[in-house]
Amino acid sequence: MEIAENINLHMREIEDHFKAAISVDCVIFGYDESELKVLTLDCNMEPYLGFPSLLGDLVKNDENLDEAATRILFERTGITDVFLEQVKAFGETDRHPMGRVLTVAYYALIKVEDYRQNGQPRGIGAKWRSISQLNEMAFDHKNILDSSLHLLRKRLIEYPLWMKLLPKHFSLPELQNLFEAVLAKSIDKRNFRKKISKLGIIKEVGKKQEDVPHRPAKLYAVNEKKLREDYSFLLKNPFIS
Amino acid sequence: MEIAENINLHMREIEDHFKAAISVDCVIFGYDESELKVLTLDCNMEPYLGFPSLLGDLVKNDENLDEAATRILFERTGITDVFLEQVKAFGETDRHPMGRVLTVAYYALIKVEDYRQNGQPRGIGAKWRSISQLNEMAFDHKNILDSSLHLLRKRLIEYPLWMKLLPKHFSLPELQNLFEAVLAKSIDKRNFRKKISKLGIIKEVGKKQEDVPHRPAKLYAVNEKKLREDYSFLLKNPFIS
DNA sequence: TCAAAAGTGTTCCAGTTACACCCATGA
DNA sequence: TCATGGGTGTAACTGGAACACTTTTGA
Repeated sequence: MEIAENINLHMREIEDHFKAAISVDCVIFGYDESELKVLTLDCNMEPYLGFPSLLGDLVKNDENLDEAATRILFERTGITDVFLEQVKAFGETDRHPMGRVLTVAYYALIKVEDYRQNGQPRGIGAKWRSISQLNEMAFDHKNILDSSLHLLRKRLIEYPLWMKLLPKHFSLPELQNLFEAVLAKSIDKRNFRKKISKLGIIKEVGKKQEDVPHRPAKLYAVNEKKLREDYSFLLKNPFIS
Repeated sequence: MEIAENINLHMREIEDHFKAAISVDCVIFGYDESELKVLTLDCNMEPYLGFPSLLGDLVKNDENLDEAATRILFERTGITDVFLEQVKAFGETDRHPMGRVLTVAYYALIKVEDYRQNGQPRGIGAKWRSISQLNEMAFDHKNILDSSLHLLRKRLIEYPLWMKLLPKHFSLPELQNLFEAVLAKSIDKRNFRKKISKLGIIKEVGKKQEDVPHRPAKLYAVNEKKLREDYSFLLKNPFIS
């Protein structure tokens, strides 16, 4: 009887295939000025010279994918403990002009205030761009962005990921704007507040907005106790749903 | 001013990294005898000799990931037009004893009747195993299976993917058993039927079960017209949600 | 006192859940 | 006639959607 053939044939056969490079590309989302933004570079490689590109790097030989994504985030933003989740692999044969480079996409959620504090020195050249401005990008990065945004939208509805994007203290209008920016649709204010308050994971901090030319909004923070009870997985990283 | 560094540095630097192999592993789901099953092989490689493994292969140099998955499905089952969706990439450095082999997991949904008709000659050695029996597997394949099953559960609730698993004619109890098998929980019969009938995507075929020692169930088939109207994307392949 | 945005409840509809009995068939 | 699973409806509950006015602040 014929023996079942496995994926894993012979050393030589595999060695013939050890020709690909693996990279990780990160879609680093931030929320600022009521817009959802992505941290980008200007591509310095033909034929994509000047096009916005995602932040990525080749995966080192002794490095897992999650580790590579974490490293890239740290190298580029100076931030540790970033929320990261793998999106999927992109492996079109012609996606990279230099040869076969399979990339694994991750999305990351960071607070732009953390980036401003830690990131500027390391992130020279990196620019926040609104997702609405990102139409043409280098390589297949627009495709990667679209997939990541699609996943983020699903996740945002399922889990309180917005806390990863907002500053420590935030107002309900800010939170609602974040939802509207990510989901690209408007939400009823009263229904939104009802739903958020039922979750019970935010609490008033007893302060108000300052320097606004209208009635200041109350400020809230995440209720860490409730968070640990209901969403402890959000404290781990990377996040597995 | 420092120039922004891209992922894509210099040819030589990338060439130093062209050392990895890329494989695709398929979690091929089938539904038979009221159980959710996965097509597996017995691993022929130490240290996993005899452990169940998924069906996979190395990706060829001129082959995209989706193409590789489709090819593997065809080579192993003889079936074309298989429903396939990428799960994610698995890239632990130590996941393969031969070296750095990044694998991209796909799940596939096939009708076991199609496999029986087309597949046996090609699928020598492949075995259907119930997911409940698959505790230890070769490599990180149990991990891959778990992720795939998790995704399948989400998809099954969102979309009528069950039609990819059932034979052309099926009964409502069969359909409900499929849900219960995949989701691993029992469902109220009346509520289930109410929901299915409201979808409107199945229709009676005017036949009944035969050779059952009790009241025979009516047989149904997918209403192709309604399917095209509401779920045309299910007719494309691979599926992008 | 005005402009601007914050804050606040109720009603309705739809979808989900819980639940128990009769029916058709083969043995 | 019995055993086995197939087939059916209603009532309560829950979550989501629609909707308009008052309040607080700075200018």
